[in-house]
Amino acid sequence: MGVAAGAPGLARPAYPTYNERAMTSNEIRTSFLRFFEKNDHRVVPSSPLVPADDPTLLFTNAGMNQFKDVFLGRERRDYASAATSQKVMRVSGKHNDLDNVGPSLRHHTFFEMLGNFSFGYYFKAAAIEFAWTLLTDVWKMSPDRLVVSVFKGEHGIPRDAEAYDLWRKFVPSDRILELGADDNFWQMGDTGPCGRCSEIYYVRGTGTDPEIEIWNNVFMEFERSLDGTLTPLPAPSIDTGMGLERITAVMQRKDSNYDTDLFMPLLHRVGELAGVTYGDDPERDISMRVVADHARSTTFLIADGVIPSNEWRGYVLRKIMRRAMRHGKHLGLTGPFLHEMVAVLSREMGDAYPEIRTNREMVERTIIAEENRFDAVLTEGLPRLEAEIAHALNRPSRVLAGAVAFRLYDTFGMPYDFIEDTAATQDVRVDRDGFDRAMETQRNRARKGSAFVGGSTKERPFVFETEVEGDGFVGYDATTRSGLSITAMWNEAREPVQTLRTGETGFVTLSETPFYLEAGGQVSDTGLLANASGAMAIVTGLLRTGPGTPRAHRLRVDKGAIHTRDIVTVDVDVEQRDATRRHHTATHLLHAALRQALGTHVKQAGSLVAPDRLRFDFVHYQPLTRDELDQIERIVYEQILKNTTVVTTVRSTEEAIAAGAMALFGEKYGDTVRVVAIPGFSLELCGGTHVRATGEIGLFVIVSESGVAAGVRRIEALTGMSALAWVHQQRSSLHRLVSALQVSEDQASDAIERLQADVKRLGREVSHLKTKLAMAGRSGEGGGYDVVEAGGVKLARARATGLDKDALRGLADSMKAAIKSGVVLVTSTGDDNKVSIVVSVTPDLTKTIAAGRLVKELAPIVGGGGGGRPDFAEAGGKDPSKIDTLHEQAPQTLARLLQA
RNA sequence: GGGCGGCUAGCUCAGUUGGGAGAGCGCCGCGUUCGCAACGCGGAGGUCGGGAGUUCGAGCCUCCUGCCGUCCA
Repeated sequence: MGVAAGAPGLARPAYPTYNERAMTSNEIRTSFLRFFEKNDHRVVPSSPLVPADDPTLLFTNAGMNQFKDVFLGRERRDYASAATSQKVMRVSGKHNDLDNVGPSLRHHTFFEMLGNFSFGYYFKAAAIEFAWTLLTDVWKMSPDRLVVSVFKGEHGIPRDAEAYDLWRKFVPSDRILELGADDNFWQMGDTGPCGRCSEIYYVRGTGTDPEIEIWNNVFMEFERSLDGTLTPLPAPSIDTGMGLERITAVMQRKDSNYDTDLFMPLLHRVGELAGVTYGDDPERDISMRVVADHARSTTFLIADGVIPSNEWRGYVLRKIMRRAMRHGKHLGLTGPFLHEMVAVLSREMGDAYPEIRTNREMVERTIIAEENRFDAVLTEGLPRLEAEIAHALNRPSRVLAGAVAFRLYDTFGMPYDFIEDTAATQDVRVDRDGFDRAMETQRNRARKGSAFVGGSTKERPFVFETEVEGDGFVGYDATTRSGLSITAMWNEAREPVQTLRTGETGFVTLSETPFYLEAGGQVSDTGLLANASGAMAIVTGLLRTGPGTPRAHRLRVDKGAIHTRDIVTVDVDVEQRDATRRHHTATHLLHAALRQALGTHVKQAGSLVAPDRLRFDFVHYQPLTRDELDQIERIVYEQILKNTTVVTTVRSTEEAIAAGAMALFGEKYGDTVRVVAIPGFSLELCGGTHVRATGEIGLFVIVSESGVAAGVRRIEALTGMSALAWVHQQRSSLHRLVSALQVSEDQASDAIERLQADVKRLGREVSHLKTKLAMAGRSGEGGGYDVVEAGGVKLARARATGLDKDALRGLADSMKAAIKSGVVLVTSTGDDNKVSIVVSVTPDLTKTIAAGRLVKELAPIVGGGGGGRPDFAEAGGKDPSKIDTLHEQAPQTLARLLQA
């Protein structure tokens, strides 16, 4: 027996052992990787916590995530087996509720998963031998402390006799457990690769977990189809996972993961800041563990480009951070403290994960900003909370309603325990059940409205009927190509076809192609395709068909018909490609200029490179000032004027990153990458197309700067002809302004200020004069108004023209002052052919006759309505010809109302 | 993606059956004082986030929309 056919021979060199003293976590990690490296595995760096190509997966949650496509046969790597220590987050699954972290001694939001993988290379025999050798030979674990399990057979899947027999080589039969599907059968999803697995347990015999699972080896050997049947995979594979935190606790003989050197430095630092000691008080220990755990997730998430926000990944991060801050408060930490943990992590784990060292400043600033924001939220919500508590105090039950508490939580962001704690200080209880019920309805509503529920919007995949290989992109060197053949063709519904005729749209793949496919923010090319018999089609876009298969060209046939296997000539729209290249190189210049002007915390957070513009999102904490924008433009422009030759090389990813090339968050890179250098200024990994020398960019202008999310700014800029068009447009609008103002350019703003001041002054003067005019009684007999007797009170009537509301009001006020006691009626007509009516009553009569009642009676006469307060009411109407009638009827109406 | 809350003077914010846009702080001027603080008097400063609608009339009601905050997915 022994190693499977074709598998590597098992090397057994003399490894350094650490049985005299316990290995450190760093040593455990390293020796795991070295062991597999010596045994023909490629050590692959951890992929980021943000999955590169799976928008539905919140965070990387297993060591095998980055190899998923390899297992499925959709992607090829140049190695057949690998070993990793993978950064992993588990926050949402049933088995790892966030709330467990703290009380539990072995739950974590962030942890490291050690794993070895075989992609159809070795199988069970080698995997089991590797595992056993590492544990007992290299790590010197006592064999009588180890127990293993194999699948016992269930649901029609046979018992794993092979694994049992392989284990028997090392372990007596009473140490081999046979368990069911829950423990020893693994699957990725309802369909796809799956297999039986074998777990290894360590028997401590004491503590909360007398025996503890330390390593799971999955034997991927079947593919489950939709109807549930299992067919054997042609190349069975291996996927294993061992939690570093747990194995470290075992190796360091600790009952709690938190007692290992992975957490003690953090717990020590928290204790130092809060003036407490871990282990002194069980309640405080919980809080300290929360801070230690959450500091790890926070640091690693931010270093991988996640930023606290109110949605999706950013929201989970914020939730974790705020939970840590609350527990910090429980420990008596009043000010910002969480960012202090970054230094500890950078020191302890920076060797294994350099990204937390290089991004340290950015991570710290992001955390401080969030700590301050959270503080502001609590401070702002506090008065509201206190009002509700005071309200609850008036009730005999002294209970704060659950719905009220939920509102404080939901709308104002007050954590539940904060509400409860604050209420408790005044002896008020919170209705937890009511709170939970409100939360549940909120959940249901959100789930119903979620985009990921119900009919998936998945597009039909492109199916190749014949074997095709490689993507065949030649667009870096060429924009036109002839003698290419059409290798596959689909109609609009993505069904394979042989012919596309005039007017039809569809997709084709080519033996080679100069067309760029949207990636790295750069948009796809467009262009033309023609065959020998004169048929013509427009290439309107490009689509990815799958990993390792040619890109699909979306076509619209304009003339003739094209067929599969036609020999064709293609032309990329060069003007558009050139404009795009200018914007792409300019984006690199902008990125470097931002880092130079603002600091190295600036990191790209997304970009768009189109023929007509570029958009660049980046991490920064405040809006850019005009001066900063000017400076950035100047730096970019200096580089353009230098006309530096752009150098593109293809290198191994490792080498490129070692040379200091900027790699982007969340991007997936193969083993070799293109490196785009503007020597002396910028170095980036980039698959896009660029200008030959920076001078080709021509003009560069920043046209806007705005915020996208907290901590992320966006700059939009133009180059080449787009920039020129923008300048022309700016100049022409300035020109229109200047010619309208009839002043020189440099006096324009002064002129506008003067005009504004004049308008304001004149407006005042006009309204003043209008009132004066109305009062002076231009309107005929006996002055501006007359006074009649109605029902025992004085009624003053006035008619005016073109008075606005303020003037009418002023007029009414002066009339009231003149008659001392009584009712005032003022009407006015304006240019719009509408009537305004104001009725006002002196204070002594408001009890007797309300202004609002009178105006309601009068307004219908001129076809309107109105109302108001007892002392003052307004109304409007649409029929100026009835104003006389209104004035005539007013005394009778008033008298009638006074009688009633 | 689905909710909730906010956006009113330079700042912090009031503003309910829809009917005079306000307070405090800050700013300017005058007074008081040897001077300052304090105080007194006067003043400037508003597209009430934007747009549409309802209405005689909208800061307030309805719809759309932007930004900020917050919860859930």
